[in-house]
Amino acid sequence: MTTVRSRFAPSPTGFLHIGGARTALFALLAARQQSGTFVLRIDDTDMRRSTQEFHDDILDSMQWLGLAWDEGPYYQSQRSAQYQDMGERLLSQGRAFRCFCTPEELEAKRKAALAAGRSPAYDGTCRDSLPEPGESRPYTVRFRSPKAGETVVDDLLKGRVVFQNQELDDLILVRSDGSPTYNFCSVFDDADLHISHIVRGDDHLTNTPRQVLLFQALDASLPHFAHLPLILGSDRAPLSKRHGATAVRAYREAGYLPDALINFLARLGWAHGDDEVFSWQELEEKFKLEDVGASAGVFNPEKLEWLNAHYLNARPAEQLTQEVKPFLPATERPVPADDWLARMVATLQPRAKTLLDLGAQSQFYLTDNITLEAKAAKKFLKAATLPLLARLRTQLRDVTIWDEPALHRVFTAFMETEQVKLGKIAQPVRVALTGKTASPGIFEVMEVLGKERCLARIDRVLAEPPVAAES
RNA sequence: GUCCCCGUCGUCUAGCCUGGCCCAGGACACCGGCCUUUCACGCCGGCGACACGGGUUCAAAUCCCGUCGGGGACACCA
Repeated sequence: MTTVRSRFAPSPTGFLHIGGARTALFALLAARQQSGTFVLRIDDTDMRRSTQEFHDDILDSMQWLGLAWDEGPYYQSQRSAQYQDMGERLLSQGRAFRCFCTPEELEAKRKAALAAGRSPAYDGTCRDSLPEPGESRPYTVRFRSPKAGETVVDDLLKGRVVFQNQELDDLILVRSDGSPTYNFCSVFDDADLHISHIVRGDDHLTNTPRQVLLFQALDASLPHFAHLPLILGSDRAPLSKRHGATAVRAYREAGYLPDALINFLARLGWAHGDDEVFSWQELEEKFKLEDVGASAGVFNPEKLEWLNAHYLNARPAEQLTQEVKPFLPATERPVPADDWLARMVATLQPRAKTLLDLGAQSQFYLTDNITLEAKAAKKFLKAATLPLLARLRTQLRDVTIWDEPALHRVFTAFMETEQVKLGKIAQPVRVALTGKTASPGIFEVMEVLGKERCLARIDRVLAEPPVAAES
């Protein structure tokens, strides 16, 4: 039995992208499903574009999402000696050769070929010419790719894909400054780290045959490949910044829950019958690379939001309270204790889509400087209804146990004597207490807010009738 | 230009390998209703797709061929 070793190999040249996160998720799941190992490798060979900030963001975002790697991170930047050795070895074995063409020459040839309608591949200028003795011009190391035959990529998702070797050119392994290229390091490391499953984006499919050839040149055993279809924007173009937020951190900051994002990403391209909601445990049990679809999928923000609301609603209020804290608005009042916040959160929970949303909706609980919405006041705090509100206020004053059932009883009795329906009195109270026409149930709001603050808010409305002041 | 991948409701998808149970199922969104002190939640119902054309077959979303459409790759980026 072969144990699965999968890897995620991001380049620290940008924030962790939603597509990258999905790739990492599928790689991790492929390993977990078989009790294998998920390796993190940082492909930082491009020192010009790599930054510490991006590196940190990728690790942070992965941790936040729960994409825990079992091994690594390995850094390609720390392995240059090994690439150099291997470059030399391939050269001495004749599996690679020195190329003295300059970037300018190559660029010119590429353009000419393209203009003439030919493939812009390397023409093999230096492939068979031995360098002059004492040649001192800079050179690149190129892989001596076979010119005939075919190379087969047996992809777990795409099936058997056949490439003609004549379509493949001699790719550069080592640049003229001595640094190794992506294709070289990647293959070398995958072989060296004994990666058994390479899970990556679709966009790599066409350079896979070259890598297969390289694996063979390194006398390494071939890993399994799984090329995931890309994530598209609503216009069916690959998801990019112009479609809006693409960084994982942006979703974190927008108040999405990590498990909701994971669930969403998993369902984008993968399905298990009609199931929609998956816990980590279920994902690890049910996921199979083979079940991932072959076609690209469009990123659907509404579904993410729905899933997020679902997870939000299912959270224990205590946990949600901790998670929402960074999203709570700062007010003139001191930050309430956790148990009180949890009661507040419980009332808001079913109607919030995101933590950000929940934070915004909690405003009236956390401040006493509530603003009455003009339209709400105009409709429900008319001069004619204020006496009613005043009479209710005297009833409320005498309530000793300020909780939902008690308040409900007071209101019921009040409706009886006043001969009004609940809506007639509940809405004015709601506006007085929250400033809005929509809020959690009026009795829960009152209980959480407490007697003193409720009466004060009603008093304020009675003392300064908003409609009179307005007109 | 060359090579490669993909094509089921607006979107995510089940079904396709191993043809009939599919005049195509679920979910999001949308529309309508119920619940209800408001807004949500929830529940019920509705709208809505096999890209097209040929072929094989008693039978095709499922197999074969072609067309069209979308995307990707062709760097001293990864």
